[in-house]
Amino acid sequence: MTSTKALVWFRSDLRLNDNPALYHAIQKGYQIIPIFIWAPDEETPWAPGAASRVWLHQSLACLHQTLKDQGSQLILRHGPSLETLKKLIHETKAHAVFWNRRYEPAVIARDQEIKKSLKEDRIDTESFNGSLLFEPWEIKNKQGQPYQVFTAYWNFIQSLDFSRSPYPAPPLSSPTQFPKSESLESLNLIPKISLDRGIRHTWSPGEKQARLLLQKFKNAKIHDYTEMRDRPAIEGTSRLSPYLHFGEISPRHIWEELKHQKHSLPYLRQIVWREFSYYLLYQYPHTSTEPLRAEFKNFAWDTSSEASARFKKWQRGETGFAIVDAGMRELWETGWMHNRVRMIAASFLVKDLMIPWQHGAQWFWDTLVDADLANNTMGWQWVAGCGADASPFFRIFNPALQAKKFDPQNTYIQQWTHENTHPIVDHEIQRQKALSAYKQLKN
DNA sequence: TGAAATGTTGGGGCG
DNA sequence: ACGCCCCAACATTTC
Repeated sequence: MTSTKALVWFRSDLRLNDNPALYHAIQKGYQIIPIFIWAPDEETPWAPGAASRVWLHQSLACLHQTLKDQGSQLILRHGPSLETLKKLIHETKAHAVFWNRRYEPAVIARDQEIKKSLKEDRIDTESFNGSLLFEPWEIKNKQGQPYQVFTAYWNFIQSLDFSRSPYPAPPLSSPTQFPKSESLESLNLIPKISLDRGIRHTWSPGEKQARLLLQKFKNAKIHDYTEMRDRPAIEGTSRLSPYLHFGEISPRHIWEELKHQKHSLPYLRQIVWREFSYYLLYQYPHTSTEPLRAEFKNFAWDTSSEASARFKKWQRGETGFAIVDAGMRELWETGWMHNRVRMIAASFLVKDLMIPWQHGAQWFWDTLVDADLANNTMGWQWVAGCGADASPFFRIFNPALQAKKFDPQNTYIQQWTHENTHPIVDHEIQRQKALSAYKQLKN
């Protein structure tokens, strides 16, 4: 048993259970110093948005409390990651840094630099997979190419070995002294505008709550998930997306918990959609800003001033299309939108308003508590028809029909909207326009 | 994880 | 009893 110290660098893995970096640091006999570094600039152009920051603030508080209960602490710092790590290493005389990987292109590049630099300083750096079922570089089709169609990817994933069980939360071993921590408040994660009130009212971030929600889902909701998941008026989904994004629960844990449960496959398939999005972003790192299908660079988006006025109406939920407006208001008020409604609202922006999907992606990025670069990118490209396995551009949602199908009693719509506004466009006319723009692209 | 347009079929009303 | 029409229900094609 050594008594040397290691930094455990928490990032998108704000949990103690099934945390490979933490588990292995303890396994190796280190006294561990949990740290979190706030360095949003390093993720440009996808620094965490406002809603994400509110969530993060709460999650860090939860994680700190959990650590404290076991005689540890979460050391908070802000500043460039590498510099901050080096400072902490100097202050604590730590010999090693452990972390779980992230998969956003900018973060991958940054982490590679950090690893290289720390190795030059003779620091032992070890990184692990804590966020995915499988590493994205391990999966190729029979031709050795990345999968581009979900079904093929899904079939392949199901044939793989899932036998590694989640790691338990290890008993923590702490040094006699911790370095100084900045205060959580000094990270300024809570915005000046009152956007955080609805989020705080709707959500309880943290590992404990994530596990509770999973149990609730397993016991009550999973049985008729297939029927209920598309009904926005009903809490038929797990609502685990923000917890998954921040790593308050791991997909492996979810898999293990549900794999022998009856009727769990449709839900596990959704977990693999998440996996697929990480895979795609890893294989095609430019896609968070550029369409995967290059011909879409020439698409005739509406860039007029009318379009920018309409974009504002879309953001505010004032399009006059009830289901779209309800969704956009749910988003603003709670930091979350039901997945079915995300598709409808996104389709409306891209196809009825012909506004570039990147604008919608940016808005979702700022307002969703579960804003996740991989999921957000794949979702928007799917809707726009320019991504992998995308619905063809000519698949156009009819907001009225979708509402009739999935919110037949108008319950959801009435929950989030109270007045009737006039449609800002004519769906049938916009549909025709979108179709002709698509035709143009094909020629 | 779409919707509209178009095509086909078959049952029933009715002369 | 038969042919014709209508149209709903379903299937297929098209965007």
